[in-house]
Amino acid sequence: MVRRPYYEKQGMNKGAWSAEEDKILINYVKIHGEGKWGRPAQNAGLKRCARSCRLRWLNYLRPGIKRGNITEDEEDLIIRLHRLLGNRWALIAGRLPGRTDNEIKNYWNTILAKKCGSFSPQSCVRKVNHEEETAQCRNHGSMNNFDLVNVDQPSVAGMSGIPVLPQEEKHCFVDKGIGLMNNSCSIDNQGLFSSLLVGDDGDENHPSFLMNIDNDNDFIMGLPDMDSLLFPGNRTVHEDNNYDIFGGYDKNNVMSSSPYDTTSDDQVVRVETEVMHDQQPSLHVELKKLAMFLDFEDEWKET
DNA sequence: AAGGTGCGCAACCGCCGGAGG
DNA sequence: GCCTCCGGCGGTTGCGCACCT
Repeated sequence: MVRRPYYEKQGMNKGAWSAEEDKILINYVKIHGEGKWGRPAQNAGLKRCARSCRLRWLNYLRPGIKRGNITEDEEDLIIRLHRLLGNRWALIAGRLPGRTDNEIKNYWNTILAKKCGSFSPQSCVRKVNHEEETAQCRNHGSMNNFDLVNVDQPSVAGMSGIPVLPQEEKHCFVDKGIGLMNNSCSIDNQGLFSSLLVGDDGDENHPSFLMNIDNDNDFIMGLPDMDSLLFPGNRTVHEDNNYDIFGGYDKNNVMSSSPYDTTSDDQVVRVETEVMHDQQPSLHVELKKLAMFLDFEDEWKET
């Protein structure tokens, strides 16, 4: 005999919520706060199960919810985060304030999946914007001439390589963000991914959806082990704050034909962490870096 | 105008894990 | 350790609407 779920109770309403039900739920949350979803039904006369109440609140009634009109920037970010994280909608939504995981999931399934031609994160970004971005990058001198680190990393979210910026770009790209790569997997205040995703605090020119990852432990902890993700091999962290990243890559997979081929058996990429604090790249540049970062796999494949 | 079709999105469902008794 | 409750997550469903024929 199959036990019925706890929430499956006789007499509960299902389907679309009425305005009256919304009102009751809003009033209930106003008084009691979020988190006690089992009570509205009993306390407020709402014939809805706890889960339905929670869902309705989180996806529709909660203050600050943005509905529709997903901007190009948001779309771009969704695509890239999806590529990075896969179908982890809650995590992706966490990067887009006002957007719910449900909305992003729906948007992906109905719009982006078609746009991208498949559900495969690996194939997504380039199909959408590759030519345009490539053209843009050509016009953006400092974004050219990536060197490649031969770290093959095919296992997670399609990321298979780490772009290493030209010397003049390293500072603003890596900055102190190398903290991401240390063994504690912590991100300090100017983390690598922060530098990719996050604008300068207080700069109102930065769209709000670019939430700061800094100090967002939930987000960080939600990610795969970024250490192993980015650098599957051994690496050492020197006390002098220079970091040697030993590519633990499968040498058979190294694309030796790459024009950026820097492969050698003892390939070591030394990322200098001297910081130029006055070098605050613009949002556009940062997004572009993220784009290049995430697009890197395709560059790799094409070479 | 009426019926068919496709699409977008809100809502539901199954599963999982944590908390507490 | 077991059970129940609950919250969270991702996958799926189905309703309502717009568009097409």
